[in-house]
Amino acid sequence: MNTAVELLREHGVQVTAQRLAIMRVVAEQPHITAGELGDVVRSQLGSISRQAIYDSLGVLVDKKLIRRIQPAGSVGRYESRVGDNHHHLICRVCRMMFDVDCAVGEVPCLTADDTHGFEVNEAEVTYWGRCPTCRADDPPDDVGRRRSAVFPHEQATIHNDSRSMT
Amino acid sequence: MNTAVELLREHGVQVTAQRLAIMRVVAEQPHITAGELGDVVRSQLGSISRQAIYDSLGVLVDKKLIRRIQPAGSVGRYESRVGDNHHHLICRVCRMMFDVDCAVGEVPCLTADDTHGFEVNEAEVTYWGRCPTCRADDPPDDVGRRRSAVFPHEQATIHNDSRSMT
DNA sequence: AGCTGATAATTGACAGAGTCCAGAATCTGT
DNA sequence: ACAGATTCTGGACTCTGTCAATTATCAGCT
Repeated sequence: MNTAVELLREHGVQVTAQRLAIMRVVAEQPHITAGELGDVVRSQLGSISRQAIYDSLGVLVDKKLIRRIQPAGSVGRYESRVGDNHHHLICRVCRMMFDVDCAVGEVPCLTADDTHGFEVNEAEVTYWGRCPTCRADDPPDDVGRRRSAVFPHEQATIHNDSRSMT
Repeated sequence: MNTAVELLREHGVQVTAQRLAIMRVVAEQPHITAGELGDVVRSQLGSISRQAIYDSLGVLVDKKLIRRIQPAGSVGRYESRVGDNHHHLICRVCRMMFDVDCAVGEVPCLTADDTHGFEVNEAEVTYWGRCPTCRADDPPDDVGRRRSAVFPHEQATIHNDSRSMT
């Protein structure tokens, strides 16, 4: 049942309580940040160093067991949906974030007209807009920012919605 | 001739030497960071505060006179190509970055299958791959990272190429 | 089970991007 | 030229992420 252990073994990395906890939490809370992840894992294991968080996330990303994303204006976020080439839909106002399936499925799902000789292996798509709640709250149109600050105090955290994780 | 002045006036913001310099430098060096921008502007005007850089960039972005982008693992970068809905092509190895035209042109150039009730006004596409130089340098395949660090010392800076700015 | 070398976690210091704040300077319309 | 609004300055601060040295833990072997 505990396929996480097998996954780690298969990828030739040691199985540790920290890594298992990180994998579990990332699966439960998609789009979590390293900092938030530390808090959650710490509450479960008692303690974990910040460096262990970053190290573990690093190897898990390396082994493609989790994926790191970083939408403009956000810190790095982690998710366990890998290999399905899904994309992200983000509200400019409240930063709520949804997963959206890729219509194509394969990677890369798009090709540029002129690839400048690149070997392109991923087309990452981020849809920006305004969520239903923020559309209702605010007068229509002008989905821009109100403040001068590039990203006003990181607008709390980017909420994530697991409805899209089914 | 100095259309930058007019642009600022039209958008109802004060015309200052700092803003003009920032607009000029961003136009000359697409994908520049706030820090690099500060250095260049400082060498031209003698001095400018970091806060003035961020304030001005904020206002200019607000007014849509420049655009802020932030590829995963990079700090914020600024470009003067606005309104043409172009996308970006980035080398995972050396971080070289190109502009690529959007095949569709209109905004948003893509629509998600399920928009969760969002009012979507932009589809931002980032193509990730390996540039010609790095393909030649390195053995083929495995375009991944070698280190555990998420982004090894920001791999110098993201180079930009103005060939695509014509 | 107990060793042992390799791997991983901890600790503390550090760097850089971006923000906040209060006071001084500058711009713009009248 | 004046006054009010806007902008700039300088310094302190937060937060994410990294580096390096030390200690602890894992996993294969006898």
